[in-house]
Amino acid sequence: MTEIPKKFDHAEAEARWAETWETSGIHRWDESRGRDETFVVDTPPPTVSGSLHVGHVFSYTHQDLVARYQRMLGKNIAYPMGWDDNGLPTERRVQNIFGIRCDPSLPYDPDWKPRRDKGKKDPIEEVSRRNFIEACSIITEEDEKAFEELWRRLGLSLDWSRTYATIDEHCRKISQLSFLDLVAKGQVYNTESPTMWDVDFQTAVAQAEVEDRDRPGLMHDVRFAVKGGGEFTISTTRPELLPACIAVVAHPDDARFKPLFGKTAITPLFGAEVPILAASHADPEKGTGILMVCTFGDANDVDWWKQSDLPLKQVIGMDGKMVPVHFGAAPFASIDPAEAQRHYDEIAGLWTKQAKTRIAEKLGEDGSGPHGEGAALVGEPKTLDHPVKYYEKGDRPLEFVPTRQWFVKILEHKAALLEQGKKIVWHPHYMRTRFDHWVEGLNQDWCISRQRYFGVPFPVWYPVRENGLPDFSKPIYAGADQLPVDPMSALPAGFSEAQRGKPGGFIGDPDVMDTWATSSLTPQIMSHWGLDEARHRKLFPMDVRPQSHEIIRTWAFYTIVKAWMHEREIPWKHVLISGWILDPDRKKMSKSKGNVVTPGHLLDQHSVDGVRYWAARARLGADTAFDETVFKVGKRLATKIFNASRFVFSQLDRAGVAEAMPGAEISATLDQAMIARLRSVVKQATEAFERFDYAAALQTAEESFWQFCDHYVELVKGRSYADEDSPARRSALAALRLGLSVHLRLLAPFLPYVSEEVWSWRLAGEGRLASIHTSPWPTAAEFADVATEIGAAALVAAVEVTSKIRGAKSDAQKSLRWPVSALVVRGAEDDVAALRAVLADVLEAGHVAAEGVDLAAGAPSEGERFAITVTLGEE
RNA sequence: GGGCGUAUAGCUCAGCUGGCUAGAGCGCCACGUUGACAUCGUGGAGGUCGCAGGUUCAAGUCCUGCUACGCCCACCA
Repeated sequence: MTEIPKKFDHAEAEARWAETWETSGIHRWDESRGRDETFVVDTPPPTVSGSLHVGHVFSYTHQDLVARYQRMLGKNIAYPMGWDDNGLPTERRVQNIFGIRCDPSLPYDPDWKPRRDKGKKDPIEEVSRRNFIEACSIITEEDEKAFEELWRRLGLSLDWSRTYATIDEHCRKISQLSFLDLVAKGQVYNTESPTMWDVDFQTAVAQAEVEDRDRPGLMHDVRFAVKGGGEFTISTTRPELLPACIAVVAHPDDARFKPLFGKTAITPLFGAEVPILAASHADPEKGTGILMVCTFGDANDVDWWKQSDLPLKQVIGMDGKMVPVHFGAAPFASIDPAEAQRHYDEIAGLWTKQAKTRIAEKLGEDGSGPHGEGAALVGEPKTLDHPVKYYEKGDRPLEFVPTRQWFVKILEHKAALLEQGKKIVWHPHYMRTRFDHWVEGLNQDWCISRQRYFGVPFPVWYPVRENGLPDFSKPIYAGADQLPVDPMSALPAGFSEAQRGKPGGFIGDPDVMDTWATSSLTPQIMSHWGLDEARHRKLFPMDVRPQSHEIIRTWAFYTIVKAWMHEREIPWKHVLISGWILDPDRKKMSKSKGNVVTPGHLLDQHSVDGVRYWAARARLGADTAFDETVFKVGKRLATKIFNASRFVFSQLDRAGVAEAMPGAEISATLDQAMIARLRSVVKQATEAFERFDYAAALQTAEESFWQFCDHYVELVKGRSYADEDSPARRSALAALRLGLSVHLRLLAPFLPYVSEEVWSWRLAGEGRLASIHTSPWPTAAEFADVATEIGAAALVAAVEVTSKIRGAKSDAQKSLRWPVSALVVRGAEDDVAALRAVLADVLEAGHVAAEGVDLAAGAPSEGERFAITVTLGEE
């Protein structure tokens, strides 16, 4: 028999049990069991970006609470771990750490090793694509190790044998299978069109990765000439796009400009003749009511350009600089090509920001105005704050640049996707509104190609025409048996390596997929969709998707898209949305604000159970303050569990009770009343967990446990201390054991370490029951043979009288053991009867002389159950 | 500009379909224990439930408007 320790060494217990759980395999998914007895968690694969955050601890604990509850229900838990390591965050980190940059044109150097010792001043080293990817792998491997260590310590009941990484072979295969399936279903296309482009990362980005930032800007009022005489003024924040102006538009109903429609405007400086047209997107209230359309200033320009026959004048390059253009010939026609060229040459090669300033200066010069009179610029540019589109990870505004990209058709499926959203239960329910609004507001198909390196390649080649140019209209797709494939090194069927890049040959698609194109498949990655149908059916659709709310538009949305496109299914039945951690000033904690607390330190200081307790107190969706005192409360609860268990087990040991006693042994009224109350506690906690409200379950269980300790245990001590065996003592011991066992199990999902520790002393059975975490969640069936018909009233009465006695002693500044010589209690007949049934325990606990008791029916005090008079005795 | 959410003791939070003389824990003060308890117990101080209307016999709980904060979204003139 285990010797019961005197003190709880959190750190030691954490290390020991984490190890035991892993070796015993109690967290492993059992592939042989059916779907209906399995509970599947679509674990979020965290972006492996190097730094761990309390926010991680917070939300991953939430999932684990649910998983642990389900495990105790007897479910076969499928709870894998994944790492999202592909994509830009990793590339950016690797570039910084090693001081390198990828140049895909370089050949692979097998002897190259990344170096960390580079200073900031050392030149950036250019490396081949393959070397770059290898460097990425080195970093992600290290990061994943750090994450795993924390996850294990945190007691996440993950199945570590099912770990995946979004860049690994399996994930690349599933991602490419998904792509090919979408090709087969006609849901994906590639096209050259203006796309939001990050000039620093030099890649296309999707709508979901774009955010508006308020930035100061300058509003320029610029005079345009009307051909044949006259002028008007437009307002613009982007004068550098003047050479890209293709039209001027105003609202069709705007009386001010109606006379101009159909006429031709002449742009200042560049002398381009552009039509003046009506366009419904022009807002008469904004600016001067008339604006220029450029290729491309914003999404409006793109939309409008697409439905017009007007030319494309691309002046911004992929690197964010003004590209050299030649004036005179289409599309850069001008009434004075030499003058236009002279102006443009001054800005060619400049960053857009510099070009903006230069153009503004030139517009302010005399002679730039319409028909050569005065300055085109009216007054001084006015400052304003306006929203500017940025890539969420980027530092400079996005530009619209025409490039060839792959798109998934989502716009035409809005209605269907909204329907899918309705089939999923969102917790909290109002989070579905976010999803709905996002879907309703979609205005672009999903651009899934990125001009980057550390990602999943497209399983695609293009034939090269005799003129040496690729024919993008006839992509050659890889066969499913080839996957995963890298078209830059592998060959399409029927071609040889010698034909790569040659006329009549082929080229590989150099792009990689958006990282969401892979993480949108986390359910399919786990279920082996497309590879193992039987396994897929055992895991899909999944039960729950835990995630945070800021990625509803990306992760949740894209996952719903993929599940629907592939199988017309929902990916999971429930979505659980965790809130955010706020620092004490109510700001979101984030790295950039420098207010992040590292999780390791927290766990050292407050114990894992204490930290989990804090996380568990936060309801789904609710943002939570980072509050040190809550950790302490959690740690103390763990200590209380430890000590209460020591007491109960020492009593059992003393009486020689090793096994559970039959419920019929619980014969004393007080004990039955305690069990009666426990019955409703179990019901409440279970109902809370069933609706994923773990916080309410914790509250219920915790409160009940403290009452159990403070009231019941104190009241029953007299009988349990008795030396002689008797029905009264046996009842006390049986009830203590049952009460403790139930409370331990109710609290086990929250405080896995302390509950496992004390469980192991005396309650652990054989096999799966060796762990509390695979022991059955308490149900009413456990109380079936305990007589609980009397209800909890007797316990309530006993507690009330006992509290009064304690209060009287406290008022008199006497010890709680001070004898009571007289106790007078009056109350309703039922209450008096209830009290009479537990009187012996009350007198014992209160040190009340039996001969001084006067208990009878009578009027209680105002608002109370009893009228109680306590008279203290002499020592 | 639109939408979602939150506003309850000094702090962190409970208060489900309206009945509250509004609760818990922490913190604070006083006392008592320390033979399950690096503790625990008893008692105490502390709230016009963001503001203003309304519905109702009755509103922290329902409705309307407003304010503050947070978040999400928005065609950058």
